[in-house]
Amino acid sequence: MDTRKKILDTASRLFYQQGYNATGINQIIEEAGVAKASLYEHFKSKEDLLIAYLEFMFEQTISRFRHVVSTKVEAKEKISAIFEFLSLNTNSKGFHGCQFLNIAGEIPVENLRVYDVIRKQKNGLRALFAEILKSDSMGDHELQSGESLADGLYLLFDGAIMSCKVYGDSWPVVAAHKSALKLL
Amino acid sequence: MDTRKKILDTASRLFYQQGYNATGINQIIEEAGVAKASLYEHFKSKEDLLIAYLEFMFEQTISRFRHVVSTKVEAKEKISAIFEFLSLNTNSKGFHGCQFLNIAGEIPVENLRVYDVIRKQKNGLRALFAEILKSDSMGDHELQSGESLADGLYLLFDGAIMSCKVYGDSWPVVAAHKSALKLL
DNA sequence: TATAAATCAGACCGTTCTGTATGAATTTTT
DNA sequence: AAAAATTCATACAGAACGGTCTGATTTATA
Repeated sequence: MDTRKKILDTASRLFYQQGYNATGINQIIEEAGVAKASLYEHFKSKEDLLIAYLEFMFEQTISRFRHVVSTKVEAKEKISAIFEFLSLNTNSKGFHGCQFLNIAGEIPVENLRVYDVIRKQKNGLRALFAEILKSDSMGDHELQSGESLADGLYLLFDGAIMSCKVYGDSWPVVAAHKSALKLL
Repeated sequence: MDTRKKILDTASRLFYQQGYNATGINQIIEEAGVAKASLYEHFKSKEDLLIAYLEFMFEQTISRFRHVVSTKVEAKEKISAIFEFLSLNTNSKGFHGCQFLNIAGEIPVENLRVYDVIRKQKNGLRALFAEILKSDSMGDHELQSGESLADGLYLLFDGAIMSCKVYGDSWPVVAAHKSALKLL
């Protein structure tokens, strides 16, 4: 198997399960079954590995959400599908919160390399909500502009992920889902 | 000045500004103007200092929010007051996100000592929203139980704090505020 | 088969970390 | 003033960290 992929996969799993700072280079190479010198040939620093992890997760999360949404036609059902998909994750055994918000908690905001990827993913989510609302005729949300409503849904979504991790329970997704539908 | 308080104040500032892991014991004692031995006489470990910090912030945040709410009478205005107070914080120079969610991002969920305090603060917030809605006659929120609505407001709130940190901007508070009012 | 590229194991470096030990100096209490 | 408690400065222990280097060994290319 590709050495680079072995490293990235192992690092991704460990970064997500136990956090970035808590994961040492030595553990990564050991569990990946790879020499330390090999790791530093593919990634010139631990931070480079972190960036690769975040980019990897960006592609994965956004494409999954877009796929879930594409199975529905009505805006309301697309929104519901997103929260149901989230519920699937928060209920699964391997759930440890949002990959991006977790890193945001460990890395200082001054680190633009890291935060640019984090914001890119969040912007992707917001854009998805905005597109769903845009391609919709119902309601015409007079009290709130479409942008602001999309951001409201996004905040419920991210608040729910974070809360699920803190509480070790998925009731926040249920509450967020209900509130989201009420906002439409 | 009281040595213990000097230590706790300095640690609180540093933990909030640069994070828990990024703050070393040596920096704390240096900036507090205190000997290392003194620190370990008041706090038997760094984790004990973290707990003290969280408990300290718990008292402070909850009492501040309760005070802000107490200046209004109508539920809608109480809710608005909370988000306006949040906006005050997110716009201030020293804002670095939520003290509790920041720590949650650094400490593994298995650490119950830490997470119990974090959940205590979140429960305090949820209870505050629930009380506000309970003491209110308007609407009778038939679609959503009072509990679930309170949690919706809480999720908007926490989502906004987290997002403000990630974006380095306070637009999320505005969006959350608008959505919160729409939920009422 | 010969050459080049990739991966290997692991010693090693310098730094940083939390936490302990010591014994003197200072402050508070009696 | 004497006794007790606190705080002082600092050296040290022990471990973990990210990262570099070496030189052998395997794998792929020509």
